[in-house]
Amino acid sequence: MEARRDVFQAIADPTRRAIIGMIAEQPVNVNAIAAQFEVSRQAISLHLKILTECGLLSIKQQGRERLCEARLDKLNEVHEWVQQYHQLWTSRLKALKGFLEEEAKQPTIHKKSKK
Amino acid sequence: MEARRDVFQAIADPTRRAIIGMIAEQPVNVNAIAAQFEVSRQAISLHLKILTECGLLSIKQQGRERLCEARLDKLNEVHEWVQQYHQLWTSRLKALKGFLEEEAKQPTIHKKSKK
DNA sequence: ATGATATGCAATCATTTACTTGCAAATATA
DNA sequence: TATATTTGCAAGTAAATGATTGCATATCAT
Repeated sequence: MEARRDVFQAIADPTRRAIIGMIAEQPVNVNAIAAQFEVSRQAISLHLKILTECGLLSIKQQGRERLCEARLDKLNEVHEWVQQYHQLWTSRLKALKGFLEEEAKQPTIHKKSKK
Repeated sequence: MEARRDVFQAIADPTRRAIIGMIAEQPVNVNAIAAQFEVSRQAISLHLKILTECGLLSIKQQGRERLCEARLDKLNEVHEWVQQYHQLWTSRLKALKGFLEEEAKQPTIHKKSKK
């Protein structure tokens, strides 16, 4: 269980995404997180470890409890990667929309213009 | 090799992200993609299959070639998931910045105000 | 028709993943 | 101090992942 450990890998798992959603607003301790899931506490503990290792989570010891806090800024890598393609595809959609509107005005201009 | 197959899972692999980057601008055929990587053509073929199964890729048969075209709109799911947290953390950053600026103007107001 | 090209499919394999159960250690609480 | 609570660590397991090699098939060029 010691290999690739990056943010993309971390958020690939739906349980881990749920954990992030659960602690995004305010820190939550380990047992409280585990209580929300069907799987064992150990399984959640492992997910927390993975999230911690890739920097998406930081842990504050508080007596015998451990508060898990989301480090949302670490999602920036994903945000930027997706953003570039998001811009690409939305600009294409706009171009298509513009084209279709031109077509609607002068439906046959492309077929006739060359002949 | 037949289980979870969603966009988050698909982009978890760096090779698959590289493939998406390679075909984002225009369609490319299978061998041309495979030629860019160290791994075997079969390995790439499997990655293409995974990308296809989650809708990030569509294939157009063109004679004996298969043109792989990126379906960037399928990244929307990821975009929206990250976006909500991006907004959360940037608004926090702004709040922090505002707070620090207030502190700079009246450095001790919080400590003195109550005593 | 013949050979080269583009690609898929199947079998196989080493690692990694996501879990589980059991046990130990530290910290609260009665 | 005795006991309950919170959590980590270790060993074990089934399934998924990423990759390889070998063989088959369709299409294009000569």
